[in-house]
Amino acid sequence: MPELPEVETTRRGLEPYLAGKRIVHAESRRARMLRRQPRDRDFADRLQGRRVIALRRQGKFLLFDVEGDLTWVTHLGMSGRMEVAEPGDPEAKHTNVVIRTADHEIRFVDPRTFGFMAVFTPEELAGSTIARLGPDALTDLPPSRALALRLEGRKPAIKSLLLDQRIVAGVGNIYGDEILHRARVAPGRPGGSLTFDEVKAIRRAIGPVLRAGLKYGGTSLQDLAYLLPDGRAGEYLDRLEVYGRDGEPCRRCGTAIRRSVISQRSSFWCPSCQS
DNA sequence: CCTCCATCCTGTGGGC
DNA sequence: TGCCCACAGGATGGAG
Repeated sequence: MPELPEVETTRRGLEPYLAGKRIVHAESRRARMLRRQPRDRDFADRLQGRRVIALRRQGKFLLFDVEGDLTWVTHLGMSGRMEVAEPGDPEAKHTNVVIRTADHEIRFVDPRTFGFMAVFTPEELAGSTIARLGPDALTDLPPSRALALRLEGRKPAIKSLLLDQRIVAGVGNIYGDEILHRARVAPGRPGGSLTFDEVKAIRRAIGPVLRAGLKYGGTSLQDLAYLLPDGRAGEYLDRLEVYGRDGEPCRRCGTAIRRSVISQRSSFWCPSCQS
């Protein structure tokens, strides 16, 4: 999916079209997209006629405040994107949810349907996984000491722990590899084996890597599953140091980048720079 | 609590 | 061209 930079780019792209706007119509064309909504009819019922107050984000979740103390939640999953269109514009395949304001349509396009939408009451929100999300990796990064405590004694690879949204929210598979390369820590190292200096290096790498991704509008892979709300592709792909560069030379030292499988996900890393 | 792993989907690209 | 397999930006629930 879309990781933090892509989700934040999406949030910014939607803001002018949703902040302060009234929702006149909401419909889902695939029941699966509402699977987190306790009763799926609540989704349209709670949105229609209400105004969106503010667009927030925590980690990879979009959290839109809606009149009546409601939170409209979107997770883009692996292949989700949001489009801003005018009514009548041709629809992309897999347009699974459509939200209309007075003069625009917000379309949730998600081929793999790993994403979801829901409109939660405060109680429902408190009972959801969103309540268990760790601090946002961009806006709320905890100090190294706190991170070190969360890694202490942990057996899983640091790469897996970086992807654990309960520890820090927002890092995914691409930026996780980029962060570890910048911090010069090998992805397979057990979390509990890191020295405090290594934890500090990772902590220091998170902000710059995520901000660089954000600056270029995120990373659109070849399949273009992720696009900005206006339809443009993110431009960070060419700037990636390791992700997807299996066999290519490390830009720092020239050694061939390796691919390893860690927790059933690909990890790309430089065996000389990272140890 | 922790760790591991299968699972939910559709699309694409490579090898034969 | 067609077929089959591997793989893809994520999160979760259940087993142990």
